Amino acid sequence: MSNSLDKKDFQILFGKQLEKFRTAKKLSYRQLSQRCDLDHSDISKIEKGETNIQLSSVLQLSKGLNIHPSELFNFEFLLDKE
Amino acid sequence: MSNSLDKKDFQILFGKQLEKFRTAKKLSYRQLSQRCDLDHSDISKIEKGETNIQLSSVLQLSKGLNIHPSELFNFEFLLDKE
DNA sequence: AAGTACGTGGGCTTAAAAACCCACAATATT
DNA sequence: AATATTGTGGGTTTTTAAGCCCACGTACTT
Repeated sequence: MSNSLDKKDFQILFGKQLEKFRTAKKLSYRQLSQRCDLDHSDISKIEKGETNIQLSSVLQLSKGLNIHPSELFNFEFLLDKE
Repeated sequence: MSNSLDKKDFQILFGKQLEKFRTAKKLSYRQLSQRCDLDHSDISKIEKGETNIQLSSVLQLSKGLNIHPSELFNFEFLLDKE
């Protein structure tokens, strides 16, 4: 019916993007957690696309990684056809 | 102490960006709400930076506006100095 | 082999978003 | 003048992220 991404797909894409930046900076979950005031186990869940995080968490993650928040959304994304 | 944006500032920047795209498409809150399954009064609050929305709401808004989610984060953002 | 760090998953409580609805003043349309 | 539409703010209930902590198996280090 639709080629659009659902909520869960979107979380997974975001998580993969997060993982990309974290590993590029060679940070473990625990190391990143110290830089952004999120629990290491929660970051693990975010990367696996298990949680529907809020803007405040996006902000904290981007601060911890020292990147612009929009970078965490730089993934392929298909809009619905009209 | 810090030049970094706090949570509320970030919500406000996001809201302004949302407003930019919505008005550019000449949509009222009620018109956008029909396209993205969010209540019109809630969209109003998001634009004013009053709510800390989740990824799912970012997704819905970008679908309703037919833009890539990252566009909603294309605003000036200063990272902490290190 | 003892110690340390890793990712992962489970569980808990509290705060707040989601998902609604309603009402109103102001503006625009007919 | 009457009607429709707009943005806004207040309210409610249900759902769920935030913010924690703990425990485990694996892997690396000493």
